[in-house]
Amino acid sequence: MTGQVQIPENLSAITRRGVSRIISEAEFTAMLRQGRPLRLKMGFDPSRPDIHLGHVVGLRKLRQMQDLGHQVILIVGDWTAQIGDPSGRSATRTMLTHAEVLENAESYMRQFFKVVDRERTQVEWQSQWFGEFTLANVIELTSRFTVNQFLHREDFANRYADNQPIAITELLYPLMQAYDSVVIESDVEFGGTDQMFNLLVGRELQGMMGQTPQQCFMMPILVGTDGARKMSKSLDNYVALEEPPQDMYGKLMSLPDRLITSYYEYLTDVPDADIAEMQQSMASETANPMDFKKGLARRITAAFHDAGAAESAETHFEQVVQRRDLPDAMPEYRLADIGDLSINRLLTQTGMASSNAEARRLIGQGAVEIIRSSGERVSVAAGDAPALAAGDVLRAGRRRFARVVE
RNA sequence: GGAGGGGUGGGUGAGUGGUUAAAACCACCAGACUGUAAAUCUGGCGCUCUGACGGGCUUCGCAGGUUCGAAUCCUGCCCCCUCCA
Repeated sequence: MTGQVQIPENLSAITRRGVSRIISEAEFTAMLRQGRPLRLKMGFDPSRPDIHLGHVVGLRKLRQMQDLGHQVILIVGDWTAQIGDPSGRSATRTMLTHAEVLENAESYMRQFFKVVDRERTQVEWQSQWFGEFTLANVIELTSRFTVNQFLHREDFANRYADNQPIAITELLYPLMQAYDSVVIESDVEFGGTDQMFNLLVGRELQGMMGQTPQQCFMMPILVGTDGARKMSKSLDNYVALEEPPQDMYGKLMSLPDRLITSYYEYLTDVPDADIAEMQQSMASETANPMDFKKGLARRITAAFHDAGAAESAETHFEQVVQRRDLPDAMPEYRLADIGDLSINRLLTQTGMASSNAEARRLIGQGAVEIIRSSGERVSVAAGDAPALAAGDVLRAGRRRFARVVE
């Protein structure tokens, strides 16, 4: 890699926006001013191949640094994946087959490179060095730290206090991650704030092994669409990068209003001043938060799809959610196949209800109606066998539709 | 090697022989409200039959057993955790 590196005049775009903490900031800015390409480390476990907006906060940082001429080293944690990151405490560890790891890694990278520049990224697999590790290496590595150091880490301390299990392999996790830093001679490692411990162990180990300790660059944790907890797949409050445009747009519109500005800050290039202005006008109630949220949803959808997709997602949202009109596209069923069914059966056959019991409930709660092509809305009662005609639309609740066709 | 605690519906978690399809809370679904969202209120939230009333079936780690009746008692097995050594 050749070293055409720009040194930005104003560092705050890098060191402030979308940043939670840098250890140490002074060293980091000094590194930036050296004018050499820095080696930016980012690791991931191929146990969880899905990237969501929560990850994008960090990926955007990497991209920003790449655009200045720095180099990303992406570590595929094909060994640590087997242990499971103790950060955030779940103790589940599933063993993956080699094939699964490959598949997950591939899927991860496909998404990763939607934000990060592939040209300035070097991909390294942990197995390249851990595959040859011997017990002697393990002992040599573990001998540098004490159990006490590790037990002081918040996750472990809490679990220990609560009599929750801590697997020995979990203690190994930070060490392995740290060793990665040594192998690739990382200058800066990126991670969420929940990664602080792991990042610091890397920094420390490098120092012990005669390298310049890496800088630890921590990004804020993005709050999920539920407005309460960290965005994560398991909490089902996430927006995936591979989300279809309508869903991506819709999920972003379901954000609580108070998260709008943080999403702008972490996930878009909208200038700080503009964001401050939005904040201001929402606080003084001179603007409707919905409009800013739409702008956000449009930008993000466009970023991961394209402007056209974002626009039609918005149209769909306005049509279906705001005006409660019918969507343009919906699943279609042939009259010949469903014409004779009772309303209950119709709902289950079309997948609009997951069981007959569910269908009954929906009907009983007044969620179901038939919309004729004339626009006439016909309400139904359980057990009815409505006379359907081509062009009729069956609706269950806000979002479930089916159209009858010839 | 020894002692103890535990496995309940998507999650947390109550329940120690019938009144328990199983409290409560969260999540979720629907309705009302609504300029998105939030908040609030109402209803729902195993499967199945029924327009409804109501019925049937399956469920509390797994397999057996006791009993008119078991998530609750007994036996065996599997799994998890803590402590002592």
